[in-house]
Amino acid sequence: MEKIIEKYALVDCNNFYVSCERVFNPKLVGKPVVVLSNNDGCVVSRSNEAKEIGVAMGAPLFKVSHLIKEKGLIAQSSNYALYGDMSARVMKLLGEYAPRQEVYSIDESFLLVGGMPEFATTAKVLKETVQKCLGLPICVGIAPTKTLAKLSNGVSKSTSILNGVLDYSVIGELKQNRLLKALPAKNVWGVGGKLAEKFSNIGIETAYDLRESNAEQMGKLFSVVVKRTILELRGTACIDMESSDEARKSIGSSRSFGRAVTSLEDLEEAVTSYALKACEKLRRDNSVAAEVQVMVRTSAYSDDSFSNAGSVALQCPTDDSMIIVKHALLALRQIYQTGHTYQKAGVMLGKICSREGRQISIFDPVNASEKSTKMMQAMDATNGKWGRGTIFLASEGIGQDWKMKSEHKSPAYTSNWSEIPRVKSL
DNA sequence: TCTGGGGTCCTAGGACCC
DNA sequence: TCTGGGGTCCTAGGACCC
Repeated sequence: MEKIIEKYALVDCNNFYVSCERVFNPKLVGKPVVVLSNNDGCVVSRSNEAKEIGVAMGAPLFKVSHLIKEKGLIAQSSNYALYGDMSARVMKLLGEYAPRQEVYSIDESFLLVGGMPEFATTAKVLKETVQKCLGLPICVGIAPTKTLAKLSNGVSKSTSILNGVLDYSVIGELKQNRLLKALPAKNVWGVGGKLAEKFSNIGIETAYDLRESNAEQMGKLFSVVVKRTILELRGTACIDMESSDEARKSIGSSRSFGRAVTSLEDLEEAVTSYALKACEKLRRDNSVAAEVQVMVRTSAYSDDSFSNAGSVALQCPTDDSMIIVKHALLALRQIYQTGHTYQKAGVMLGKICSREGRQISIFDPVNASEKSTKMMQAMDATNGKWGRGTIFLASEGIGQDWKMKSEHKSPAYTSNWSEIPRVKSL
């Protein structure tokens, strides 16, 4: 059977978090703006103006804070309720433009556009529509493989003459080669810092070098992932569209603390709270977990670098917060050591399967499980309606002064009625 | 003083089996 | 004295992604 040549479009929102902030706060337009990670720790999104004054991606706030005075840099805390809501709106809109969509991340979608030879034209319309309806700038890369679509998207973003749309398959071999030669191998999707360094040792510096390398040999030398990347650069699709409705295989919740934490009691509060958060995600997926992992660690930058993790197996898979919290605390007590200044803790649920398909154990009487299901539903419904934390477990603690910092946060413009923007008229 | 959070996939190596 | 080889499953750790 003859293989149909596929075509993938990668649509990506430019500087997504910053762009979301700008939609509701036009004063940020045209200025150097960054959005910070949780705890106001480091830079996770930058406006073009912020890039121009030299703010690096991932830079800790304290290293760029001098730019606030010197260059008028504006730093916003992250507001994930806002970004999540804006993301859902963008993704819905994008989905209307192609027969298949894979939501790849909060700000990116792959679209399968094989039967649409003129998709570059459609992409321009799409770009205008998203800008008009949602106020967000996007870029589109189109190519016969996902890896090349990602790459083209990146080029469309950094080359202003392209107006945010590049169809790799129509530019001709000469331009393709020139483009790949100008691109460091590190910028190829799937090549991280570690690989890039090893590539450099054997003379592979650019995307072009990588494409021209011996795929078989590279596969043996590194991994099948590398081999696939090389084939994808040559235009042979190896990475399929994934259906985004599949349940996650692991669910975690972790946070850095707003202050130093040393006592077991504080860690217990934090771990309880993270376990509850993970359980909510688990129930939203309609899944159950059979394993609970807990990790604690000190700052990676401190002299006392210490981390520990442990997991406990559950007798039967569950989504019951009470049971999961109990086991998370058991795991915590196993791994806790005194004498360290902890900076972060996390809970990870593993061995996940769907609620329907789970094994009912003889140790888990059906009526008990039904009772807990009803209770969890009531808890989620109440917390969903009145806000997280309306109902909580005593072991979560009440003060929670270890909680993270978030000092420059914008309102939940689109997801909380009391914070909706007001329009004033004269 | 101050450095995120949440995922996925692959591989190597050990345990175990026949 | 002589002491296999191959398959499978599981886990920990590494690398990558946004």
